[in-house]
Amino acid sequence: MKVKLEDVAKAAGVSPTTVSRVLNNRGYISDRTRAKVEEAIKELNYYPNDVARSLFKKRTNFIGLILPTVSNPFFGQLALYIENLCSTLGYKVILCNSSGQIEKEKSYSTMLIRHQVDGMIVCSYNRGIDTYMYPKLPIVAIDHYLSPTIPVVGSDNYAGGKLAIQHLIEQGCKSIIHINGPLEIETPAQLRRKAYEDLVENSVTYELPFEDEDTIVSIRKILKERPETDGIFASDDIIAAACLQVAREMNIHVPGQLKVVGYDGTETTMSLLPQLTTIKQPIEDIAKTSVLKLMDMIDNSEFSGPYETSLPVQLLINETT
Amino acid sequence: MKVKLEDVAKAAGVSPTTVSRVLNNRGYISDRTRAKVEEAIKELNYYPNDVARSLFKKRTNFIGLILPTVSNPFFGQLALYIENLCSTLGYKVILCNSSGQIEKEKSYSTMLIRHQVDGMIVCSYNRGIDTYMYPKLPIVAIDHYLSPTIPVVGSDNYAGGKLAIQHLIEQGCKSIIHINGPLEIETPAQLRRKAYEDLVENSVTYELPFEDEDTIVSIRKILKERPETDGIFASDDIIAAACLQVAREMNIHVPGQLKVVGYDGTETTMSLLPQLTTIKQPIEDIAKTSVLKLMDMIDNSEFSGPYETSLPVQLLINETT
DNA sequence: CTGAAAGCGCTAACAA
DNA sequence: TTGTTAGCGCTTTCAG
Repeated sequence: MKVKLEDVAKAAGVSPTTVSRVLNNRGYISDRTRAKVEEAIKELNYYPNDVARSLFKKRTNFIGLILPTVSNPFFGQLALYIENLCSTLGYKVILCNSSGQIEKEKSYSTMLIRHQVDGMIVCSYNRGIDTYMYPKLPIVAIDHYLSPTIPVVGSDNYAGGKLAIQHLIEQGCKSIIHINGPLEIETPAQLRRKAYEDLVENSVTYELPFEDEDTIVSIRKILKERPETDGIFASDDIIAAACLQVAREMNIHVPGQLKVVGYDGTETTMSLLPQLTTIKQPIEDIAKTSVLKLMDMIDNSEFSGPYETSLPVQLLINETT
Repeated sequence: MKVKLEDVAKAAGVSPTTVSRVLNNRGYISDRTRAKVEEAIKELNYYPNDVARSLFKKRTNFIGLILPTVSNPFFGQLALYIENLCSTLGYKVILCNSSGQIEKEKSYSTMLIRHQVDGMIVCSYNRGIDTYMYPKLPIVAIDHYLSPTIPVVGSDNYAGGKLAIQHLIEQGCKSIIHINGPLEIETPAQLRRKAYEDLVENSVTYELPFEDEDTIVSIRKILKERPETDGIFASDDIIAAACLQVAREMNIHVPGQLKVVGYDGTETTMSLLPQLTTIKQPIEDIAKTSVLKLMDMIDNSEFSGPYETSLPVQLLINETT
């Protein structure tokens, strides 16, 4: 049997209340009693049971993090920063990889509610999940509009798209296409796309199919279809990398014949593919802003500040343009 | 106030026990009662409180996952698979990014114990953390020997190193060096290194300093120091990528003058840097094996099967060799 | 400064 | 087939 507070109390010859008091540094305790209790704790190798504590306090210090997949460099880095900051603030993170599937997202969110999480951070691609409407459950959404009561934190996708396109145009591109990823069913990519469509006449946007496997194949087809293409704005770095690969196999010189701009600018991209020109998202800021906003909502049952936070992005010019 | 089981009972005009029974599908309930209860549940938008349930059952269905950082492609992908499988099996994952720091790892592990996790999966670089010795706490270690009672799951690092080196030799390399990462303080990389040192005469292993920032600088120095180098076996893909970058800036042709082999072969590497020849780890298998092993320990309070599981790796030959 | 007692929301004997 | 009761391990009034 696990040792519990009562065992410590017995060993120290005091009441459970007293042990609880030294554990929580609450109220007055004589130094002698405290010493006795602390010794007993050490002696018995006692760890307080936070489940019991949570039940009483109606507060778990858990937050749920729902994202498509932590395996993606952007979400991985985001998850790192979010978890690190939460940990600093005394919160634990429950990780949920939804693969962007609405069913999974639903079942994760009910799971999180049942576990009494104090709040959730959601990188969702799905609206209309009713559990997100659970009474006064603090939620922050990253880069997506879930509902008027759920604040949104993200980067300035329109500006990002604009930076990318303007750069391509400045570099002399005449025939720029935009390639959108499969995951991006909803909002954020749409603003990047909108910037593209606003700035480029005769704009052509391609949406990749769902199966990752086919990305290369699709891009190959696209480039064959439109050999005049001399600029690609990809909606993330992974897609940009695929474009580079296809260009290589088709002997299209980058940046000579074709220029490519990606999106995200994660640590991983910058390590593995430092040549890529890309739009760098302020991932750490996004993490920080959303966590602090969530904490605000948890503590004050309402968020202060803007409904939407749009953080600035940055163009990183490298060798693919 | 949140609605609780008792409220449902009242609304349905039955006892709490009955509600509990329909919730858990346990014992006999008349269809009429069940229907009434289910209606009340829906009506009140009731979610069971899993904290209370956990307290009673002495089982949380939580598992803790400690790894250096989920932002690294290898650990990110591993975390994805582990979480997905756990989720399928009814477990939730608490994410802990230790940055490889022993202090963080310690505080994470005591946190996890206090939260009554049913088990832990640890990608640790630190031995001698005494909380890992917490009485009968099921733990599985990935790629590291933590203690004789903690089973280890990993891939065959020696074979991986051997594959890499043999391939470099077959490709005609005469002066092969090995570059080790900063994170790899302990075991697994050491077997890769051992393979290298066993197979290469006059072996030279470089260990990168802790600061990521300096990776490029260090490698630059290494290549200047040993211009005769014609083969590099890097202990992971990120380092390999840095080598490629330095080679590019120094106008060293790859694979003509220099061949590079990485290690890990993650999805991300294969997307962003498909040219890289690398040793592919069976990440999904590692995840699956460790989760199943952990479940085994949770259910039977002891693991069956081998103390150590070493999964096969694979050489992926691409354009850098 | 310390202790006794009630209860957080749920489940599982044990009765009925 | 259903209800009564005790209790999971902790915290907190309220007395002393």
